[in-house]
Amino acid sequence: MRVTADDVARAAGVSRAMVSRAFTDGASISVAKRTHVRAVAEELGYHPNLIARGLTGSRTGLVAVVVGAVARPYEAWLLEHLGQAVRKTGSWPLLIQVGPDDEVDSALENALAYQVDGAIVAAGSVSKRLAERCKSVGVPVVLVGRILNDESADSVCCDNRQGMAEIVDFLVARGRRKIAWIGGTADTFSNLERFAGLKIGLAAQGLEIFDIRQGDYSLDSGLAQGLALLTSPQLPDAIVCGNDAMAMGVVDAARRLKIAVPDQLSIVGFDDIPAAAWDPYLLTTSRNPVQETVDAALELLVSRIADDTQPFRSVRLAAKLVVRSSA
Amino acid sequence: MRVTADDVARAAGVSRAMVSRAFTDGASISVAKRTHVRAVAEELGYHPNLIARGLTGSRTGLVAVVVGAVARPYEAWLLEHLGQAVRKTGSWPLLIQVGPDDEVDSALENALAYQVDGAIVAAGSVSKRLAERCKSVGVPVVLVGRILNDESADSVCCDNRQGMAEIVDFLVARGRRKIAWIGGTADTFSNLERFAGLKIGLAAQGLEIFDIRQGDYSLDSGLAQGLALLTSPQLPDAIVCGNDAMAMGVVDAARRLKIAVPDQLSIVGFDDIPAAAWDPYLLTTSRNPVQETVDAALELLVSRIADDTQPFRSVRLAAKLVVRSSA
DNA sequence: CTGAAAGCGCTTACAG
DNA sequence: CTGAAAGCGCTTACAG
Repeated sequence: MRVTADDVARAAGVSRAMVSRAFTDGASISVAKRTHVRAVAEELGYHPNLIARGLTGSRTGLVAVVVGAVARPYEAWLLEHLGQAVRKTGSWPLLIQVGPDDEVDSALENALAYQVDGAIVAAGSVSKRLAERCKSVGVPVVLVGRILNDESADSVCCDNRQGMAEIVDFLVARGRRKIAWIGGTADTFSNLERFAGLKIGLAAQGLEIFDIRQGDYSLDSGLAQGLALLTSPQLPDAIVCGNDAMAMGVVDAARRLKIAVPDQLSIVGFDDIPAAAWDPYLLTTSRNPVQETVDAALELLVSRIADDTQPFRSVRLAAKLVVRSSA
Repeated sequence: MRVTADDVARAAGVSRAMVSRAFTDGASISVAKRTHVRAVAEELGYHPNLIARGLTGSRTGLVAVVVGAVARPYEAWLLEHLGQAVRKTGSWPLLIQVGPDDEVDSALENALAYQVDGAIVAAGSVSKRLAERCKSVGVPVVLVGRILNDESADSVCCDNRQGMAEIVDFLVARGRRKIAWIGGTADTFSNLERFAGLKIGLAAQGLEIFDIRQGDYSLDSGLAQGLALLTSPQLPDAIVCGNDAMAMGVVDAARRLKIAVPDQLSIVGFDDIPAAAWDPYLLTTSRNPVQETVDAALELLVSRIADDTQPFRSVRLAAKLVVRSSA
């Protein structure tokens, strides 16, 4: 059987309320009593039942962390940081993996049933309806990797356009003019912004996109689209990709076709995932500041849990060009 | 405010118990009433509070998933499958990331406080003490990636020795005799078994290990140890690594040193992570059957939750040699 | 099939 | 600082 606060109270000769206070920081209880109760609890192997505490108290200590396909390098990297950051606030991450966008709503719905203290959504999007529901039950939602325009949640995102603009400037300075694009999953916030950034950057240089292809953010899709681009009659002199994984696929494609990188072709990614720095890729890319993103996300979450009347904030973090040898 | 079962009961003109039954499969309630209650609940936006249900009922629907550094390819890959498998049983994964081995105990302790229905531990090890505690409170623990000899938990693991034996046979058949080893994190179950398998396999062929180095399962450590091995006076003709990531580092090392792979040097990994199949690596390796492992782990967990008196089981899954061009 | 009652293990006003 | 009481939102025997 499990040891309950009642058992401890009896053994320690105090009331159940005292046991509760002994395990609550800042509760009014004498030092002597706290020490004693704790000692008795220790001896009996008592640990407060966090589910019961969650039912009574205002917090469960659970935070929903919604992520996409975890096995992908960027998502895995983000999740590692996200999970640690949640732990640092003293809460535990309830992992919610989602596939296509439309699952986020139902996943979040379930998290709400667990009375999570908040949710960090780093995949897909949240419907207006659900955002309202979260708000009405007082569960703050922070979006990572997208900025919400309709003022229904806090959000953090890197500056995709600025990152793309820097990439374009870099490529043009390197003498590239025929710049092709391989986009990630269409309709994705990051893809839309990165694509927009590319177009704006090129326009500012008086250029147009040389060619456009679409992948799905996977290395394989980058490889496939890269092969297609590099075997078409008109060759680009640079290929900019929606993320690093696809750019790595393009590096592979160029290698298969014996196209010299970066001499004949520049290849650029986005995110600066760990693998971007591996020998065979050495990707020139734009760093998505994951650690800062996660820190900002938790700061937003914690501050909203403390005060849910403040106006919604959106944090834009600068992306940073990282030059390696692929461009 | 949140809508509770009482609100629904009042609105539907039934007792609170009926609301509960309407949301419990198999409870004795007329079809008409169930439909009606559900409809009213839907309208009011009622969702059963799973924390309250967890306090009363026998299950919380929470399963602790303990993993190591999530950003590593193998761990990320495993976690993706693990999380999905837990969801398939109708439970939610409580994510517990651990660093060094000794953190597992305290992490699990916390999970216990959340009254998890079970725990899947795919990192580090669980102390005898904690295993006993889990047992005494009726929380089944399934170990993934290690087999327990002391009969205190169910476990699933691939057959590291058999996998290594096949690797050795393959290399010897290819004419390799000077086989070096780069181990992963020392004292790790997988590392110990894989190393043992290598030695046994070599002994069976009348060979000894040519050289031994130690990494930490990271690509960087494989690169560093690979460079060390390949710049020593006596060169091996094959390097077997404790996992794929390190083998990929060795491939990078060989490339830097312009050593032809596999002509001059065979490189072999273990696990068959997705990246092992990428163009620049094309690793010959032994496939760690992640999907089957995860399926087995959940089968063990579910069956033990149903009946905790059955004897402990350990499942060994065959590893499978995957030949690509690195060896 | 249905309802009233008890209880899950805590926390939090409320008195003292 | 301390205890008795009420209550968090459910589920589950227990009667009917």
